[in-house]
Amino acid sequence: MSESFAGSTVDMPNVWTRARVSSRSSQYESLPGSFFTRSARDVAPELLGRLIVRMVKGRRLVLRIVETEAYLGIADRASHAFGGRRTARTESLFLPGGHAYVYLIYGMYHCLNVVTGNETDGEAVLIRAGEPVEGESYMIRNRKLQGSVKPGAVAGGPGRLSDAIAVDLSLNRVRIDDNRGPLRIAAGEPTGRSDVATGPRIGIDYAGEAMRWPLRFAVRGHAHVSRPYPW
DNA sequence: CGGAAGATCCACT
DNA sequence: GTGGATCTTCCGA
Repeated sequence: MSESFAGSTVDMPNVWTRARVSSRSSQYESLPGSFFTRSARDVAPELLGRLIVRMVKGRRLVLRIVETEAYLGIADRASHAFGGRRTARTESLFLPGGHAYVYLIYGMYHCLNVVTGNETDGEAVLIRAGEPVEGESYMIRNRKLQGSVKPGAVAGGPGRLSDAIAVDLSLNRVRIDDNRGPLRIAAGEPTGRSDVATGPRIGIDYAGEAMRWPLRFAVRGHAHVSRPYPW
C-alpha cells in the first residue's frame, strides 16, 4: 500500500532525474494529431511524462504532465458531453481529437482539456497536474505565490495549472498539434506502464456509478500531483 | 426566470 | 475538516 507522500519528496523515486534533456528545440515539437484521435481512456495515461508547451508574450513555459483524467463523453455521467449534450460550452468537445477544451469552473478557475477521439464522441482528457520544466519563475508570478514554493503548489491541480501557464477561455478550441500555436503537447519522455498509478476521478460525486471508474492517472510517487494518492 | 450546483482553491479552525 | 469566493450553465416552473 502506498501511503501519503505529501511533504516527503527526498526518498521518492523520480523517474525523471535520470532523463537526458536534448538541447535541440525539436524536443518541443507537437505530437501529431493522430495521437489524439483515439479513446480518452488510452490517451490519458499516455500523456503522462509529455510536455505542455505554452507560448505567451514571446516566452515559452513548459510543464511535464504528471496527472490526467479521462472523460468518456456521451456515455460518461461525469462528462460535460453526457447524453450528447451540446451547448455553447461543450461545443469544442465535439471537435476532432487534438483541440483544446477550456472551461470556467466555480466562477474563477479554468480547466484545460485535450479533446480526443472523433467529432461524435465528446471525449477529452483533463490535465490535472504538471511539474515545471521551463519558465518556473513566470509560473510562480502567474500564481501570485509568495515565499518558499512547495512541490505541487505551482501546477498541482487543474485550476493552479491553468493559472501557472496562463490558460483561459481564449485558448478554447485551439489546435494543440500546431507547432506554431500558443499551446501544444510535445513527446517528452512517456511514463512507463509500471510507473502509472490509476484510481477514481476527483470531484464527481454526482456521477453515480461512473464515480468509481478508474480513469485518473498519475506518475507513481510524483511530488507534483494534485493530492496524495489514496490508492 | 429563479435557483442550485459545479472536473477548484485558499484561509481558517 | 469546514466554509467562502464567484459566475456560468443548466434545469424545472
